[in-house]
Amino acid sequence: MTPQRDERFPKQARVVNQRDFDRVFRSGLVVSDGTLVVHFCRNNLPHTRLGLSVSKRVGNSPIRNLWKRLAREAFRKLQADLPVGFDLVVRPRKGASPDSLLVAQSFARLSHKIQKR
RNA sequence: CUGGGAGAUUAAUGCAAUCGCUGGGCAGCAAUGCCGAGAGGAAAGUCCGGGCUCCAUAGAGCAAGGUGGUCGAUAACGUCGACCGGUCGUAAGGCUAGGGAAAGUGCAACAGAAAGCAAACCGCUAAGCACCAGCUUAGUAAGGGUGAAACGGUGGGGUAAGAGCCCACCAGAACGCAGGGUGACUUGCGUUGCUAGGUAAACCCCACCUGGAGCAAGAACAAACAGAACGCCAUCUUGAUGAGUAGCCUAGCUGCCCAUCAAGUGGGAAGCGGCUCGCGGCCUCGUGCGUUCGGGUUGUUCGCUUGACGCCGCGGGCAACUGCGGUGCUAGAUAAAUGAUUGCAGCGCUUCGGCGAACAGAACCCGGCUUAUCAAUCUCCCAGGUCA
RNA sequence: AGUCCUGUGGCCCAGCGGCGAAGGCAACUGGUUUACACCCAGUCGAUCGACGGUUCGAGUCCGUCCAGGACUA
Repeated sequence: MTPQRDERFPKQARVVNQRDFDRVFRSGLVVSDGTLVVHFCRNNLPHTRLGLSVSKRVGNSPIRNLWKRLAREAFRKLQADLPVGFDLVVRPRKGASPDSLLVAQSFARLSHKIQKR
């Protein structure tokens, strides 16, 4: 593991606007496994951005917060290995449990799938 | 010791390391670096009350809604404290929307004779009629039966039979006098004498309270694109539907071309606009130019955290609470920070591998109420038992 | 975050505080038809979202929760 690797997570690396979310969802590109569902599309930027979509059906507020934190953590750790120039919108799969190890593995697997496309 | 009651407090179990996030301070042109800070008792439900902001507003009243023992606390409350009454409990204590039913209106299904100014079905008694069965009239409300509820209870006298009709005791009410209390109310004595059933979380009456909306309130700045009015100019204009296309960062708003339909107006070729220093000339008939107002959409900043604030001491008050002094600064995000991993120690369970540790996440801020909740700790009180 | 609304058979709904909670669709049974549909007759199906309170009596009145939905830049 390279110690100089950049694992910071600034605000530019997030999907914030409603229209960006709309574009990602309307692109129709989705990959998923038993834990996460990732919508994605190209954003014509020199970096990849992360958006989170956690509905109220997932659970109460602490549970939803936990999902978001785990997804951000996974994105932060894997940032350097991700394909460049994408918007990713992550949401938890119905029935999955918010475990940090599972989320990290799932995120790595799905990012590989995106790279293949 | 056993059982029970009341109240308070704590809150990812603690410590360390690494990688991150949010905002603040300092340094730096900047990239960035360093320092210290970063969820709750309910942050929840949104059931009440206030601050704050905008709108409205002469005053007062009506309507509508709310509250409802008394006295106090408070910025205010439907909250809190103390006390009074009722009720449950052996007790400590718990619960209590607890004003008015002699201001008025309404309601009470079924059952029952009768459901409210009393009346009389079965009865009871007397008189009359009749062979009997029974009938008529008068008296009566003790007994029966119905119901959630039927105009005091027990005993005695009295009577044709009965009845507070009379008497004694009990219970309750109204009135008067005296004592206590700021008051709700209460204690004692006397008189009247059974007189006035329930329901106001039914309408209502009485007393008191309330203007409306909410930080997505509201303020400032900015962007481009429509629209309206006026002025100059022009002649085609307006509306509906469909398809296409374009503009602003936009799933929103709007323009334009074309087609169809409907309505109105006009028979006018000059002017505006672009290229050009200007004239001329050329292009084009198309979204014409200026000022003011202003619409949806979008961004930034403020509002935004120092406050009816916390802690400590002294004083007032039974208490809720409060006066004075000292001291502290303790989240301010906006697709929304407060996290992840590892190690050590502690607790519970364990098949010795490990597993588990509640309810739950700030969104302008406070005071309450209600609901959810693991594990504990502490204080006070009551009943029963045992020992000294 | 704030402001509101609605919960009644499988579905859509009505319901002065008072019989066993009305009606339509659906389902089922029978009739009709050669058969199906229409039609006719009947049957089934409800702890009135939950828990307390007021009342003799609550789907209805009051309070507190739960669930679902709408709106506000």
